[in-house]
Amino acid sequence: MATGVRQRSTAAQRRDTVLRTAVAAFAARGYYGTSTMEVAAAAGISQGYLYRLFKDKQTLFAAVVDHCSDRLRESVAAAAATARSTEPQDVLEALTASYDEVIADRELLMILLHAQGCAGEPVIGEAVRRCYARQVEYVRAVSGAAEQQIRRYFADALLSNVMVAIDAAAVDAPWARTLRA
Amino acid sequence: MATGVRQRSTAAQRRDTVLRTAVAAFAARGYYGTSTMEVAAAAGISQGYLYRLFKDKQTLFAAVVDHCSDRLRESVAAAAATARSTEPQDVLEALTASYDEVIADRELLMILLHAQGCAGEPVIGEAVRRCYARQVEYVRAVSGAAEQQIRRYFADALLSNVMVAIDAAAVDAPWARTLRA
DNA sequence: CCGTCTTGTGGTTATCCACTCACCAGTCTC
DNA sequence: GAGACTGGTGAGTGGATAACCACAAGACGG
Repeated sequence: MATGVRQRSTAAQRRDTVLRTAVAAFAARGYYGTSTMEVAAAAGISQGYLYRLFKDKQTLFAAVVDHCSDRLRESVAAAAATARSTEPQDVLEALTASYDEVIADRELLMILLHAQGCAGEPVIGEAVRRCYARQVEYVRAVSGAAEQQIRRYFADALLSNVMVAIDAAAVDAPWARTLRA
Repeated sequence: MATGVRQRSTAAQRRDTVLRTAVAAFAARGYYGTSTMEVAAAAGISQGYLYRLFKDKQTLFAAVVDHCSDRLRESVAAAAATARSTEPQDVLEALTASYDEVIADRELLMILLHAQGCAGEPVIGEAVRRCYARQVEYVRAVSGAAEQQIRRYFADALLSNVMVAIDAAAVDAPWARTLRA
């Protein structure tokens, strides 16, 4: 029949599309709140095959975190390219200024947020720490900034993350305006 | 029998003990990852009665968040009392300095972290925003600090939160040292 | 001491979930 | 074109889970 012309991919390709679609699935309700069936459906494969591609749910989620770690670094790299100079100050300023655009990728943001919550699961905790390690070292390398400045950058970034997560942008109240300022 | 001498409380009292014990239950694996049975067991009541005390799981979790909001404010108030003067700068410094002690209450921290993740659930999102609103306005009132300074305080606090959540204190690597600095 | 109100308990149900396994169908190799 | 390999499915399994309900038992007012 017509559907005989079924798309077949290599396992590696499939793994990749699964990771990309799984981001959207997990973003909404996190690790515990999302079933492997939902993830499989989002990727357009059977749940059975999902378990052939990934050992178990925890490994799958950790892989999703790693994938997001990549995406985040790419985003930040693009932001770094907008700096006026290679002076540490200028680079960090550019990063901070365009961080809003980085987290306009809401799915990415939500995955990282959820991942922090279930960092207690050993495999996932590892992935989260790996993500932070890469982020910090990348920012350090690209900016050459001092510890204090880098710390400040991450603190600001985390605040922005939360503001987006709790949809504070839609709130017109003093507290929200203060944290946005 | 001896157990005939069963403790009986008013519903209000029970509600309170449930909230206190539920904090520990939800802290480990968050809203989605924790069953109502676990919460009931931790409070020493039947699951059925839990549903008499709280309409549903979402309402229960939102109440837990509100309870944590109280606990957090008390903690911060205690920290504010250690300030050298009532100058905004001094008060905020005192708050920041003793924030580590505030989040030594790991359960409280984890609840707030998990709550951010499921702020998409309407009832819970409301509770989280309420929590931030009270926190910000309390810090503003007790310190009299300017918007920028308050914002900085919260950004630092959030970074500390994450460091604890992902157990970065146990990591001996440059990135972890940078973020702790 | 009786009726009523509230605290509190099992048990039930319908659904869902992580994970497994037997099996089908292209495709590559010799 | 046979045999082996790999992509992929669908139906299960055992256990958990949110929410409901009928009913028990202690307290309390009259």
